[in-house]
Amino acid sequence: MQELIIMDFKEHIINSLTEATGIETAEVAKLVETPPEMKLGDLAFPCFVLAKTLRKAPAAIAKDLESKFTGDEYIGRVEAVGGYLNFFYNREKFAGSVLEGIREAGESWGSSTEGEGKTVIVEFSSPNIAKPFHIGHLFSTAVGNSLEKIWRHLGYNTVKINHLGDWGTQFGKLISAYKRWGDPAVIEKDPINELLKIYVRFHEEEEKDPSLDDEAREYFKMLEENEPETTKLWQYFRDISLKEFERVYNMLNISFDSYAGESFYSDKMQEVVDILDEKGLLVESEGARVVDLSDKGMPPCIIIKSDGATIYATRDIAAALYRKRTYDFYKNIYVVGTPQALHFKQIFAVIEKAGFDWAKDCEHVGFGLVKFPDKKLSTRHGDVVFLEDVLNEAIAKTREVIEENSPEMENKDEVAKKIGIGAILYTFLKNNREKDIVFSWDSMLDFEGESAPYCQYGYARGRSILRRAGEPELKEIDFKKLTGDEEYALIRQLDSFGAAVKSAAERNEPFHINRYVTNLVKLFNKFYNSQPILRSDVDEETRNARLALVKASVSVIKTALALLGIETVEKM
RNA sequence: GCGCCUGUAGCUCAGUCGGAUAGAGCAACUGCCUUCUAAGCAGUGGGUCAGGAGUUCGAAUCUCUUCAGGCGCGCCA
Repeated sequence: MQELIIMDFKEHIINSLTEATGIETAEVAKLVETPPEMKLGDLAFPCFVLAKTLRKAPAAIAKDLESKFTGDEYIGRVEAVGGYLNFFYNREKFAGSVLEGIREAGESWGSSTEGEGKTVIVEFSSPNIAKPFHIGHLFSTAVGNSLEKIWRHLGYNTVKINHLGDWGTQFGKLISAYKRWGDPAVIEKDPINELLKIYVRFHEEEEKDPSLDDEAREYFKMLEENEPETTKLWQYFRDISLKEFERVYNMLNISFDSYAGESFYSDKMQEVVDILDEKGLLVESEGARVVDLSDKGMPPCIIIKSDGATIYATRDIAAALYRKRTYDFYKNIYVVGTPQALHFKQIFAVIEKAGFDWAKDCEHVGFGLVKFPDKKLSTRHGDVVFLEDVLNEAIAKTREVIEENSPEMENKDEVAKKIGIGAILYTFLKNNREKDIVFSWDSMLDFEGESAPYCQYGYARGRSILRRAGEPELKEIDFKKLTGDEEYALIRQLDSFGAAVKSAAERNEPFHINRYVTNLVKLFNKFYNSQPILRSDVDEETRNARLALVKASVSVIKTALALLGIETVEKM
């Protein structure tokens, strides 16, 4: 077996193209693309841009360039097709390079050092205290959790912040409701539901009696002034809520580095007011103090309400200042619904106006709504779908499938949990995050086709083959055995993992990983379905080469799913 | 009224920093379990890329416009 060299085939071709065309390397790198079909090669150089300067037809240029490439150890063949110059890698070399690369890298395959020494903050989940953790919260939770893993995979230091909604006039309302109708004994038994009940009742009564609103305002004022009894009540609400949330986070296997929510900034807002005042940005308007943003074509940003209390914009600005000081972030990401897009644009604009150039490093990563076929989700009216119920339902459904397919499985509960929860996460991470999701049990519990169970199944099948083979080391591989189309397509996909991670981070879109891993599993399934591996008529060289490919595939599937927060199972 | 977003196969969506015959899953139909797990694989049918105009060698992609839908627009977050 010849010595293996891990190398970057794309870079190699780009360098050759630079020499042949005289175009700068960076420019060539931007131009080259992957052909739409494998038949057309592995890398293509479009010659259209050269047409103007060379005053020749693109096809002629391609033909011309073709003759300059005779191929080498890594480039199998070069072919001009229309205006494209298509490169075909030496399949054997490429297979060796990719599989060896994966073997060495392990779970760090597709990672990078680009983030070294830089910190990315991801604020996500951020449920409201004393309110149910409902299905709508899963969007932020799933997307944020995945983004954090994606950035970390690229070498960035990350900070996961749960910006709890534990402050604001709503707590005045809740305290008012509690004092009127709260029964400590009942609340103790089922905290969130009971608090939700009295909260809903408050809104009902408020419609009849608007003076309730003033009362609530008064309570929040007391809270802001640290009045002992009110504060104690608030602390109680916060404690029991966190305990409930923790249960869901544990199910999802999600943790946070900080729970510094809105209340955390309650004593850090005066500074914001002072800074804005000092810069002369605060103006009086209808009794409130606002920052005018008309020069940016936006409505003004309210900093102090007419009743003297602060507002969420003030808190968000205080939070941004605090985070810059504490973490010196390279990027400060907010995973918050798209309806709040304007709000974030406003506070970033205020931060910029206040003279902080890092305003440009703050980014709002929006996501769509979870809608219901008939009604709209509304906490105020009490019609909510609890996330915990959805997760449990998915686990139960998975349990049924297992019972039917493999009744003799030992760790059914563990497997059901990983698959059921994976299925839900997958549903939320499979499309562009700004797209709304129409909640439907049917699609959420559909385990066929593009889904987490589909990916997990492919992984389990691969692991099963490796187990049967006795978990071989596979050091000396004849990569010539992996040059068929099915094997090669799979190897190309394995190679492109790093690109998928990068593009997912660039656009803060976990679904890029989702699509990547689904396609990977598709190719993997196709491969092992058509190429026998352990059958007695397969010679040893071929068997080992195929096993090496299975091993690499399984490894990358696991790593990719992990970036989505989806776990794998050995058997299913 | 102003602003942002969306409109691609029956359904859910990719493709949108211009490029090769517009892709996938579901649903429908047809094959494959005496060979490594059928939560799988192979295959068939299905599209005026909302409509119109423009820019370009080339447009689902860029510009303008019309229509349809969603979200947001100072004291909630």
